[in-house]
Amino acid sequence: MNPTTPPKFSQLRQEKRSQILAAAQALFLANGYKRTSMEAIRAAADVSKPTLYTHYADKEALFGDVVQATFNQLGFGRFTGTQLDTLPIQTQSELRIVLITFITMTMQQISDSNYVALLRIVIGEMPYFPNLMSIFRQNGPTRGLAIATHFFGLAYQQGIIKVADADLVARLFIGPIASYILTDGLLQTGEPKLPDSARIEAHIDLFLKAVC
Amino acid sequence: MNPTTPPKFSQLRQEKRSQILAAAQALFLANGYKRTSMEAIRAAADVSKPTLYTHYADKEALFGDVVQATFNQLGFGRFTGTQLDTLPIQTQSELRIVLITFITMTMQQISDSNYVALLRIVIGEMPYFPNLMSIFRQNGPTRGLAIATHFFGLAYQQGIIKVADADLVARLFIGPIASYILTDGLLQTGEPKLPDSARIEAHIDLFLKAVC
DNA sequence: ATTACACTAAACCATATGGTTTAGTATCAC
DNA sequence: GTGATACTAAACCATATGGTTTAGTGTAAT
Repeated sequence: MNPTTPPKFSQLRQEKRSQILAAAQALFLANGYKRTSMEAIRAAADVSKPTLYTHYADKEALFGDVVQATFNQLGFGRFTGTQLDTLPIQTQSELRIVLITFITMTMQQISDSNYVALLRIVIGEMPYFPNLMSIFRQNGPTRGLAIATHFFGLAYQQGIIKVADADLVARLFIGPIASYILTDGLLQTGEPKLPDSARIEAHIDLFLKAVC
Repeated sequence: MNPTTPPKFSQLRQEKRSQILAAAQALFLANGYKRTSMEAIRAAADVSKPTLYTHYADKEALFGDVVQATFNQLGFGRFTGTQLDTLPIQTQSELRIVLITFITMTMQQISDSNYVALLRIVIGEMPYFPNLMSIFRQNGPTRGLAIATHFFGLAYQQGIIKVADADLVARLFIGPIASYILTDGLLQTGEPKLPDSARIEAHIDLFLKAVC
């Protein structure tokens, strides 16, 4: 009741919570939603069932939190550091460098096995968890496409590229990445074999030839 | 025992079997593997449980058959009619027509909601059904990529395109399709809004500018 | 010492699920 | 009509699962 109630007890509580979240994340990403039981999570988290259920109302709530947390851990589509929409690009060689950076970063993300696992589970469960869609459209590959579209719109206005349709350009640029995600990530179970830097540059060069 | 045993009885039997398969297909594609119960399939197929289990040893076997059947129905990556590897292409305008045909056909396939549903479920269940991987790599988008790679290899040999790395070219060509599959198909639950023919031609033109 | 917070172990409960067994029925071929 | 094929309804079984309840323990603050 006291407004200055510093939840001093909550230290233990938060420890338990993170144990639960970590265990749930590992199990959900490895086995999917339906194949993961609350009992298995409880055991892996080394926690009692009542504790588990004081932290999360039900399985769906826990799953939602796992998706969100994994999202944040992966920096899903955040592209920090490049700031594609504010960079002052004037020359084609500058453009080239930015694009290489963008693709290289994206490829590194994809090469994280948790990335593919999350993408896989979200794609599989999306019809049964409607809120996943809004989460993902704001953060996932769809967001990456939107960012790229915005970027290429600016690039056209500044005369660096010669094609006006920014979405078209963005899809040409993002496309090969999407193809790697599909064929080497989602449609395969092993570790993905991703393109090296030489190959990435080859992609960029082809792309630049098309749009400049 | 008689070699000329025409299984006259099997008429009813095959009817039942197709009822089972149809019901299972509808339910699996709509609700996924784990969310679909054998009892629900039995009821939808209007069949008794023993009958169900004389046709399919267990749930996994039935699921496998559903995936295969849906595959065949959709002509997943078959591209019949175009025969990309045998067409005698000599001019750039011929190339353009073939590519437009290819993409248009692929887009029509994608616009089939069963296509997306199958892709979604296969991606989601692949880690738990290892044989799905081999099936899909032989028939799915991966196969489409392989076909395109082969095709562009020939096109280069005949001097129609100027880029030697066929896989690179194929990914540039397939890429935008992959991006539509991802952003408008898998990462969204509604009906996909696909590019019209004008947009497809715009994609092709950009692509040709890059590789010719 | 008492109180509130936070946890634990373990039993419990209702339901769902994959799969089997039992007992009986209809049909076709001979 | 007899036997083989193929089905049905319904009970049955073992197990798993999401979630709750009971009863009790430890600890920090007052």
